[in-house]
Amino acid sequence: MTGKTVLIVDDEAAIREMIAVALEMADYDYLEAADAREAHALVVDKQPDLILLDWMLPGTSGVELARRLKKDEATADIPIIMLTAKVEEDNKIQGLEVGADDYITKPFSPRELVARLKAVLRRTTPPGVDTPIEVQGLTLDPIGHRVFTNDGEIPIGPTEYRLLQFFMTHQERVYTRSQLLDQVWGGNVYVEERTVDVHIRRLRKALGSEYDHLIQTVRGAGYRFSTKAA
Amino acid sequence: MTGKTVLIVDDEAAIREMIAVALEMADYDYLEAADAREAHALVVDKQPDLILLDWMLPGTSGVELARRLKKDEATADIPIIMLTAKVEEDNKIQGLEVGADDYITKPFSPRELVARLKAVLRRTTPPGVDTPIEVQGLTLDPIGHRVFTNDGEIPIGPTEYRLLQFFMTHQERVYTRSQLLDQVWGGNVYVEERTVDVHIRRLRKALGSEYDHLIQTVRGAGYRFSTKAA
DNA sequence: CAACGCTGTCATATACTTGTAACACGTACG
DNA sequence: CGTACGTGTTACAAGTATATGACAGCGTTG
Repeated sequence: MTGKTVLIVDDEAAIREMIAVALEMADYDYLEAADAREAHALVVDKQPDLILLDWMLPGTSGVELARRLKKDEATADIPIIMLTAKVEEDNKIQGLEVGADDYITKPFSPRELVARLKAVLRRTTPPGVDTPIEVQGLTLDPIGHRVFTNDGEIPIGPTEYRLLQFFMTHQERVYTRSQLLDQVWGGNVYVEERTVDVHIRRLRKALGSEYDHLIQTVRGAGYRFSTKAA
Repeated sequence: MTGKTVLIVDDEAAIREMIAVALEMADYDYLEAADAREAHALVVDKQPDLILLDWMLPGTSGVELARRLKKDEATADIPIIMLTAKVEEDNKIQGLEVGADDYITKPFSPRELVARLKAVLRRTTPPGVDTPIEVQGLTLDPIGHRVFTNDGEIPIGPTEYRLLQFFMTHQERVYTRSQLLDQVWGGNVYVEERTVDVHIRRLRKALGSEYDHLIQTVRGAGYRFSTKAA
């Protein structure tokens, strides 16, 4: 289980199916979309880890969709591999201009696809997801799934861990309780907003007096992880 | 059966064939690639134990491929033997600079090839696979297939042995039950995830109170082998 | 074929997590 | 200076995850 989710966007069901089988064998989860609209909805909703995007699509083209996704901050970080039927050099250039991370010309073997996909994922995965992230002596190690201060490991619950991971990978920015629920708890859970407060409290407690100032309250707005004093 | 897989990268099919025969006789598995692109895909996908890489290749050269592989953390540990037609000293130097572990000039005898290959594998194979691995007085001897503490050998079942071997060769990293089933039990077995718990329990019991702290539970995530206190 | 060791599964006990409510504080503002 | 509102803190009950012990099936060994 890789735990990574790939969104397949192609108007031909047969191709989607072929790719789906390859992904399944390589232990990826996947989602499918037949056009740009459907794809965009899934991207926003499910936040896949990578998008396989057909160059040609009915309606809004793949290139256009890629451009839009890369322009929106919320989706810009999701790597895109373009699938193109033509061997024209132009496509490559245009594709990369749009911000695609790689492109594959059809026909391609499932093996090649998976290899490229792995390569792209490896080089685009940001720190804090599979690389330790450190801030002023506070280190979060996602590989070992633990948190250290200069004094050693600190005990921390699962939710507090995810919360801290989210904050450390999104520093210097205020998040409302609602946004935190979406990002840390997951899109469609019904939980009281005040619950966030409690977990913030728990996280601060776990961090101890030496580090709890990193989690700052922004009155009327939400919370923020910041290295600058409040 | 050595269980080791060697990737042969050469654009001439005849040479690949010659090498393949030699490897087969020496009981190695092998993969073939005719160019750098194909080779790279296979490396990522199959993770061979060693790469035999021709100096000259159409398109991306062997040197360039070696450089790339050594730069990427995920493939940097795979030893590379360069095959070169020229007897120029330059090649040797450049090849080693790139990070090749050995180089052989053509023409070479199958016997020489296999000898070099064994030598490289011997010195690059990490501890715990065919060399004992020791952690804080706990020793796993893969040759004798036994486990020792400072007080002598401890009795341990087959599954617990494999589990411990996996952990000792992959320390400080959390593995989900599902990953452990894949890695220790083998890809396509249908076993309950909870079964992992039971074997973890048995392993801890076998290790005894002096060592069982090395096997740590990570709630909501899985298990981890770590020398750092939890 | 009896005894044994190993494995996977289950049932149960135990330990942690989690969301919420209730109340305490503090700050902003009239 | 009192009130209203937002946040901090604590306690708790229900929910989940993990640990543990027991057992039955199976293949091997003597």
